[in-house]
Amino acid sequence: MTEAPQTPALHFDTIDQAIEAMRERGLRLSTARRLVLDALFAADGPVSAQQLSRELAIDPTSVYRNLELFERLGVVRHVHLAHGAGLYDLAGRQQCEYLYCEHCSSVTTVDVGQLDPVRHLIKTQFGFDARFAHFAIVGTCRRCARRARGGKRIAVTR
Amino acid sequence: MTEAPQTPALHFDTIDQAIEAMRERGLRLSTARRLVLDALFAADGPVSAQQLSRELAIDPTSVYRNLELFERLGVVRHVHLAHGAGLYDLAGRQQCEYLYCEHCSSVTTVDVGQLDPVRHLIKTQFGFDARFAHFAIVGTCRRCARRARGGKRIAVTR
DNA sequence: TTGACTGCAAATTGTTTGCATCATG
DNA sequence: CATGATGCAAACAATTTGCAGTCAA
Repeated sequence: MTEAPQTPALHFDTIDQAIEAMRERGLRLSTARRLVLDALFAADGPVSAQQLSRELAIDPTSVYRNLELFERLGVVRHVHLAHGAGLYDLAGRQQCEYLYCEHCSSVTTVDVGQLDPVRHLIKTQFGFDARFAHFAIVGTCRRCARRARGGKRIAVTR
Repeated sequence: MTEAPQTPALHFDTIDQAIEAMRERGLRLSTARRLVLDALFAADGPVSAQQLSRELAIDPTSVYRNLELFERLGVVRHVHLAHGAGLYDLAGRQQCEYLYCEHCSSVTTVDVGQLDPVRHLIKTQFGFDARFAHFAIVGTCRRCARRARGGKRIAVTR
């Protein structure tokens, strides 16, 4: 998971486009690579490299290398929701930003644009372009805030 | 660095207050502990456990254990500026929040309160209490944004 | 003296690198 | 059949845990 700010690459909406992009560069479509690609397209949200490795029975090394490649190609991007493993998702997917509750670990997904007012405020006040699609906003979700104020306790999934 | 949302503990402004709090609990003031405490009070900003370990020639294990203790006591808190090691700072210090540039790794420190409008906006829009004192806001700083728009290239410190 | 602390060794998690081997184009 | 891709071993960084020896109150 190299952290160099990625060049905004064109992204791909179908597996075939992604495969085509690889072909053009003399890259091969191995079984492992194909499986990772399929899994990413099949997933309904961001997944960790370890998850992919386990579920696909592919060496983590290989998964990491493929994810890195996909990321360079602009097929994939990854997010950090706090600590823990980075999570990978298709770049062509609806761009999302994340609110991560450090109390219950819940993740609130926010469609791109919804945080624009926030981003704009930060930009005008500090000249800083915030990018919550890469590192989530961390804090306390509504439910945990309510709970902390004395509401009824709710079983918290960890 | 246990990540359980911390109980807001009273914090301490002087070393003596911190030491007193330990005494009261039957905790001892060992040489290592004292050194870490002094170093934290002497530092002008957040430091990593490894830094402290190196500079004070104390086993990292011991540094971690002491930082954890200090954190439980409310003497210390820690921040995450992106990836990399957590950074520890005195809790009694002026509460700061951080803007971390993922291009040049620069850190913009923002006094507590300055991000209140941002926090408020997020709260009203999503019911979410953002806490940028624990996980920084990550994005692109003014200079890097300008540079990306074609300004003159500036040597980037890593 | 005694149990709170220490250092050291070792395990853990997430990730990267080196290398010989394998298999895709 | 060339070389890109694989798995495995090993190194990595940041922590955490276990344990026997040490020292502060």
